[in-house]
Amino acid sequence: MSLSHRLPPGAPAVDPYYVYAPRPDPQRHGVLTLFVAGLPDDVKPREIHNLFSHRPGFDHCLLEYTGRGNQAVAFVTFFTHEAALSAMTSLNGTIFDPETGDRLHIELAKSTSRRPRGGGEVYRVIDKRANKTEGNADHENVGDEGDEAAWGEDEDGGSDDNGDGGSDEPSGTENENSSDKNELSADQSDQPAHKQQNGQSPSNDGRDKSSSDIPPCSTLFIANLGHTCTEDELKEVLSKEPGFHVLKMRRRGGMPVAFADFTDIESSTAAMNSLQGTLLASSDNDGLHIEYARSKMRKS
DNA sequence: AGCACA
Repeated sequence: MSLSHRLPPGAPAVDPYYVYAPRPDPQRHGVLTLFVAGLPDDVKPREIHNLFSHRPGFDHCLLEYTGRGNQAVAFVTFFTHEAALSAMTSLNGTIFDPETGDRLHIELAKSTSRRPRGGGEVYRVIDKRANKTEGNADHENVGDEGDEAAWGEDEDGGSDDNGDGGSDEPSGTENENSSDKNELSADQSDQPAHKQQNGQSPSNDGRDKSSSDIPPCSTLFIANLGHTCTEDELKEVLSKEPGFHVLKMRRRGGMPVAFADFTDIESSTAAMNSLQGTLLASSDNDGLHIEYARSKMRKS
Protein backbone atom coordinates (compact mmCIF):
# COMPACT_ATOMS: atom_id res chain seq x y z
CA MET A 1 0.00 0.00 0.00
CA SER A 2 1.31 3.40 -0.78
CA LEU A 3 1.01 5.77 2.09
CA SER A 4 2.26 8.81 0.31
CA HIS A 5 0.00 9.65 -2.55
CA ARG A 6 0.40 13.23 -3.49
CA LEU A 7 -2.21 14.65 -5.74
CA PRO A 8 -1.54 17.27 -8.37
CA PRO A 9 -3.35 20.46 -7.45
CA GLY A 10 -5.98 20.08 -10.10
CA ALA A 11 -6.58 16.40 -9.74
CA PRO A 12 -10.04 15.07 -9.05
CA ALA A 13 -10.54 14.64 -5.38
CA VAL A 14 -10.10 11.15 -4.09
CA ASP A 15 -11.78 11.84 -0.80
CA PRO A 16 -9.44 14.64 0.16
CA TYR A 17 -10.81 14.97 3.64
CA TYR A 18 -10.40 11.47 4.77
CA VAL A 19 -9.19 11.07 8.29
CA TYR A 20 -6.95 8.20 9.00
CA ALA A 21 -8.90 5.64 10.92
CA PRO A 22 -6.60 3.84 13.30
CA ARG A 23 -7.01 0.26 12.29
CA PRO A 24 -6.93 -2.33 14.97
CA ASP A 25 -3.40 -3.29 14.21
CA PRO A 26 -1.96 -5.30 17.06
CA GLN A 27 1.51 -4.84 15.65
CA ARG A 28 1.28 -1.11 16.08
CA HIS A 29 -0.33 -1.16 19.46
CA GLY A 30 1.70 0.60 22.06
CA VAL A 31 3.94 2.33 19.58
CA LEU A 32 4.81 5.83 20.70
CA THR A 33 6.04 7.14 17.37
CA LEU A 34 4.16 8.55 14.42
CA PHE A 35 5.29 8.17 10.85
CA VAL A 36 4.69 11.37 8.91
CA ALA A 37 4.68 11.43 5.13
CA GLY A 38 3.47 13.93 2.60
CA LEU A 39 6.18 16.44 3.44
CA PRO A 40 7.70 18.60 0.72
CA ASP A 41 11.33 18.03 -0.03
CA ASP A 42 12.31 21.41 1.34
CA VAL A 43 10.75 20.92 4.72
CA LYS A 44 12.82 22.08 7.66
CA PRO A 45 13.22 20.21 10.93
CA ARG A 46 12.04 23.31 12.70
CA GLU A 47 8.73 23.06 10.89
CA ILE A 48 8.18 19.55 12.12
CA HIS A 49 9.05 20.61 15.61
CA ASN A 50 6.75 23.60 15.48
CA LEU A 51 3.90 21.50 14.24
CA PHE A 52 4.13 18.71 16.78
CA SER A 53 5.80 20.09 19.87
CA HIS A 54 2.65 21.84 21.01
CA ARG A 55 0.75 18.59 21.12
CA PRO A 56 0.26 17.09 24.53
CA GLY A 57 2.69 14.36 25.36
CA PHE A 58 5.23 15.31 22.73
CA ASP A 59 8.65 13.85 23.30
CA HIS A 60 10.94 14.32 20.33
CA CYS A 61 11.01 14.18 16.57
CA LEU A 62 13.26 13.25 13.71
CA LEU A 63 13.26 14.43 10.13
CA GLU A 64 14.73 12.34 7.39
CA TYR A 65 15.35 13.41 3.84
CA THR A 66 14.95 10.18 2.01
CA GLY A 67 17.13 9.98 -1.01
CA ARG A 68 14.20 8.58 -2.90
CA GLY A 69 11.18 10.19 -4.39
CA ASN A 70 12.10 13.74 -3.49
CA GLN A 71 10.30 13.44 -0.23
CA ALA A 72 11.01 13.73 3.40
CA VAL A 73 9.49 11.77 6.23
CA ALA A 74 9.40 12.45 9.90
CA PHE A 75 9.17 10.34 13.02
CA VAL A 76 7.51 12.00 15.96
CA THR A 77 7.53 10.36 19.35
CA PHE A 78 5.21 10.90 22.29
CA PHE A 79 5.28 9.82 25.87
CA THR A 80 2.18 7.68 25.59
CA HIS A 81 0.48 5.74 22.88
CA GLU A 82 -2.68 7.70 23.46
CA ALA A 83 -0.92 11.00 23.00
CA ALA A 84 0.50 9.75 19.72
CA LEU A 85 -2.94 8.70 18.54
CA SER A 86 -4.41 12.00 19.59
CA ALA A 87 -1.82 13.98 17.67
CA MET A 88 -2.30 11.72 14.71
CA THR A 89 -6.03 12.20 14.52
CA SER A 90 -5.80 15.92 15.02
CA LEU A 91 -3.01 16.59 12.55
CA ASN A 92 -3.56 13.97 9.89
CA GLY A 93 -4.68 15.59 6.69
CA THR A 94 -3.29 18.99 7.62
CA ILE A 95 -2.43 21.04 4.59
CA PHE A 96 1.26 21.54 5.00
CA ASP A 97 1.85 23.76 2.00
CA PRO A 98 -1.15 25.81 0.88
CA GLU A 99 0.36 26.30 -2.54
CA THR A 100 0.53 22.67 -3.44
CA GLY A 101 -2.32 21.56 -1.23
CA ASP A 102 -0.32 18.61 -0.07
CA ARG A 103 -1.64 17.07 3.06
CA LEU A 104 0.18 15.28 5.80
CA HIS A 105 -0.33 11.57 5.98
CA ILE A 106 0.27 10.29 9.44
CA GLU A 107 0.16 6.81 10.81
CA LEU A 108 1.74 4.93 13.61
CA ALA A 109 5.31 3.99 12.95
CA LYS A 110 6.35 0.40 12.99
CA SER A 111 8.27 0.87 16.17
CA THR A 112 9.03 3.52 18.72
CA SER A 113 11.94 5.79 17.94
CA ARG A 114 14.88 5.55 20.15
CA ARG A 115 15.25 8.56 22.34
CA PRO A 116 18.13 10.85 21.43
CA ARG A 117 21.26 10.36 23.42
CA GLY A 118 21.21 11.93 26.82
CA GLY A 119 17.67 13.09 26.37
CA GLY A 120 18.80 15.38 23.59
CA GLU A 121 17.27 18.72 22.99
CA VAL A 122 18.13 19.50 19.39
CA TYR A 123 16.52 18.40 16.18
CA ARG A 124 17.62 15.18 14.72
CA VAL A 125 18.10 15.17 11.00
CA ILE A 126 19.10 12.47 8.61
CA ASP A 127 19.94 13.53 5.11
CA LYS A 128 20.31 10.83 2.55
CA ARG A 129 19.91 13.13 -0.38
CA ALA A 130 22.67 13.31 -2.92
CA ASN A 131 21.55 16.41 -4.77
CA LYS A 132 20.45 19.23 -2.56
CA THR A 133 18.21 20.70 -5.21
CA GLU A 134 17.11 23.78 -3.36
CA GLY A 135 20.32 24.85 -1.73
CA ASN A 136 19.04 23.09 1.26
CA ALA A 137 22.32 22.49 2.94
CA ASP A 138 21.71 24.91 5.75
CA HIS A 139 20.74 22.25 8.22
CA GLU A 140 23.33 20.53 10.25
CA ASN A 141 23.34 16.96 11.26
CA VAL A 142 23.60 17.48 14.92
CA GLY A 143 23.50 14.68 17.36
CA ASP A 144 23.09 11.29 15.81
CA GLU A 145 24.79 11.08 12.50
CA GLY A 146 24.32 7.43 11.92
CA ASP A 147 22.32 6.98 8.77
CA GLU A 148 20.07 4.21 9.89
CA ALA A 149 20.30 4.59 13.57
CA ALA A 150 17.46 6.84 14.43
CA TRP A 151 14.06 5.32 14.86
CA GLY A 152 15.01 2.21 16.61
CA GLU A 153 14.59 -1.22 15.19
CA ASP A 154 13.65 -2.86 18.41
CA GLU A 155 13.06 -6.53 18.07
CA ASP A 156 9.81 -6.66 16.29
CA GLY A 157 11.26 -8.56 13.41
CA GLY A 158 10.99 -5.65 11.10
CA SER A 159 11.49 -6.67 7.53
CA ASP A 160 12.35 -3.11 6.75
CA ASP A 161 13.52 -0.30 8.84
CA ASN A 162 11.03 2.46 8.60
CA GLY A 163 7.36 2.84 7.99
CA ASP A 164 7.97 3.54 4.38
CA GLY A 165 8.22 -0.04 3.49
CA GLY A 166 9.43 -0.51 -0.01
CA SER A 167 6.91 1.61 -1.75
CA ASP A 168 8.57 4.73 -2.81
CA GLU A 169 7.16 7.36 -4.98
CA PRO A 170 7.56 7.52 -8.71
CA SER A 171 8.85 11.01 -9.18
CA GLY A 172 6.61 11.64 -12.09
CA THR A 173 4.58 14.24 -10.33
CA GLU A 174 5.59 17.69 -11.34
CA ASN A 175 7.09 19.46 -8.45
CA GLU A 176 7.95 22.91 -9.60
CA ASN A 177 7.59 25.40 -6.89
CA SER A 178 11.04 26.70 -7.38
CA SER A 179 10.24 30.36 -7.44
CA ASP A 180 7.93 30.62 -4.53
CA LYS A 181 8.57 30.24 -0.89
CA ASN A 182 6.28 27.84 0.78
CA GLU A 183 4.52 28.73 3.93
CA LEU A 184 3.63 26.68 6.90
CA SER A 185 0.71 27.71 8.97
CA ALA A 186 1.84 25.87 12.00
CA ASP A 187 3.29 28.31 14.40
CA GLN A 188 3.69 31.94 13.67
CA SER A 189 3.17 33.27 17.10
CA ASP A 190 6.31 35.29 17.04
CA GLN A 191 4.90 38.49 15.82
CA PRO A 192 5.92 41.52 17.82
CA ALA A 193 3.43 42.49 20.42
CA HIS A 194 2.36 45.99 19.68
CA LYS A 195 -0.20 46.98 22.19
CA GLN A 196 -1.76 49.85 20.40
CA GLN A 197 -5.33 49.29 19.49
CA ASN A 198 -5.55 50.06 15.86
CA GLY A 199 -8.98 50.43 14.46
CA GLN A 200 -9.76 49.99 10.81
CA SER A 201 -7.20 52.31 9.37
CA PRO A 202 -6.96 51.72 5.65
CA SER A 203 -3.26 52.37 5.73
CA ASN A 204 -2.94 49.06 7.44
CA ASP A 205 -3.19 46.95 4.35
CA GLY A 206 -2.45 43.31 4.55
CA ARG A 207 -0.57 43.22 7.74
CA ASP A 208 -2.99 42.66 10.50
CA LYS A 209 -5.82 41.01 8.65
CA SER A 210 -5.81 37.80 10.57
CA SER A 211 -9.56 37.89 10.82
CA SER A 212 -11.82 39.38 8.23
CA ASP A 213 -13.45 42.52 9.57
CA ILE A 214 -13.73 41.82 13.21
CA PRO A 215 -11.51 43.88 15.48
CA PRO A 216 -9.04 42.00 17.65
CA CYS A 217 -10.46 40.54 20.80
CA SER A 218 -9.02 38.43 23.56
CA THR A 219 -11.89 36.00 23.07
CA LEU A 220 -11.89 33.78 20.00
CA PHE A 221 -14.86 32.48 18.09
CA ILE A 222 -14.35 28.94 16.87
CA ALA A 223 -16.57 27.46 14.19
CA ASN A 224 -16.58 24.64 11.70
CA LEU A 225 -16.63 22.09 14.46
CA GLY A 226 -17.84 18.61 13.75
CA HIS A 227 -21.22 17.59 15.10
CA THR A 228 -19.58 15.18 17.46
CA CYS A 229 -17.01 17.63 18.76
CA THR A 230 -16.82 17.72 22.51
CA GLU A 231 -15.67 20.43 24.81
CA ASP A 232 -12.90 18.24 26.11
CA GLU A 233 -11.57 17.55 22.66
CA LEU A 234 -11.35 21.24 21.91
CA LYS A 235 -10.00 22.09 25.31
CA GLU A 236 -7.19 19.63 24.91
CA VAL A 237 -5.94 21.53 21.90
CA LEU A 238 -6.52 24.99 23.31
CA SER A 239 -4.97 24.33 26.66
CA LYS A 240 -1.51 24.23 25.15
CA GLU A 241 -1.82 27.77 23.88
CA PRO A 242 -0.26 30.37 26.16
CA GLY A 243 -2.73 32.59 27.90
CA PHE A 244 -5.72 30.32 27.42
CA HIS A 245 -8.36 30.73 30.11
CA VAL A 246 -11.69 29.13 29.51
CA LEU A 247 -13.70 27.51 26.78
CA LYS A 248 -17.42 27.60 26.27
CA MET A 249 -19.25 25.60 23.66
CA ARG A 250 -22.70 26.39 22.33
CA ARG A 251 -24.70 24.48 19.85
CA ARG A 252 -27.38 26.42 18.14
CA GLY A 253 -29.33 23.68 16.48
CA GLY A 254 -26.86 22.29 14.02
CA MET A 255 -23.19 23.01 14.15
CA PRO A 256 -21.62 23.68 17.50
CA VAL A 257 -19.52 26.77 17.98
CA ALA A 258 -17.16 27.66 20.76
CA PHE A 259 -15.70 30.66 22.50
CA ALA A 260 -12.22 30.60 23.93
CA ASP A 261 -11.03 33.33 26.23
CA PHE A 262 -7.43 34.41 26.61
CA THR A 263 -5.61 36.77 28.89
CA ASP A 264 -5.00 39.32 26.19
CA ILE A 265 -5.21 40.01 22.50
CA GLU A 266 -1.62 38.98 21.93
CA SER A 267 -2.19 35.48 23.18
CA SER A 268 -5.52 35.10 21.46
CA THR A 269 -3.96 36.22 18.20
CA ALA A 270 -1.10 33.81 18.59
CA ALA A 271 -3.48 30.98 19.36
CA MET A 272 -5.64 31.81 16.38
CA ASN A 273 -2.66 31.82 14.06
CA SER A 274 -1.36 28.62 15.52
CA LEU A 275 -4.59 26.67 15.51
CA GLN A 276 -6.32 27.99 12.42
CA GLY A 277 -7.44 25.09 10.29
CA THR A 278 -6.52 22.44 12.82
CA LEU A 279 -8.24 19.15 12.11
CA LEU A 280 -9.74 17.46 15.11
CA ALA A 281 -10.73 13.85 15.28
CA SER A 282 -14.34 14.97 15.06
CA SER A 283 -13.76 17.29 12.14
CA ASP A 284 -15.31 16.37 8.88
CA ASN A 285 -14.43 19.52 7.03
CA ASP A 286 -11.52 21.87 6.69
CA GLY A 287 -10.76 22.02 10.36
CA LEU A 288 -11.16 24.75 12.91
CA HIS A 289 -12.26 28.13 11.70
CA ILE A 290 -11.19 30.73 14.21
CA GLU A 291 -11.98 34.41 14.32
CA TYR A 292 -11.96 37.08 16.94
CA ALA A 293 -15.20 37.03 18.85
CA ARG A 294 -17.46 40.00 18.43
CA SER A 295 -17.52 40.57 22.13
CA LYS A 296 -15.32 39.53 24.94
CA MET A 297 -16.35 36.68 27.17
CA ARG A 298 -17.87 37.81 30.40
CA LYS A 299 -15.55 37.78 33.34
CA SER A 300 -16.07 34.64 35.29
C1' DA B 1 -21.55 31.00 7.30
C1' DG B 2 -22.34 29.87 11.94
C1' DC B 3 -20.97 34.77 17.77
C1' DA B 4 -23.05 33.29 24.04
C1' DC B 5 -22.61 34.18 28.61
C1' DA B 6 -24.16 38.46 31.68
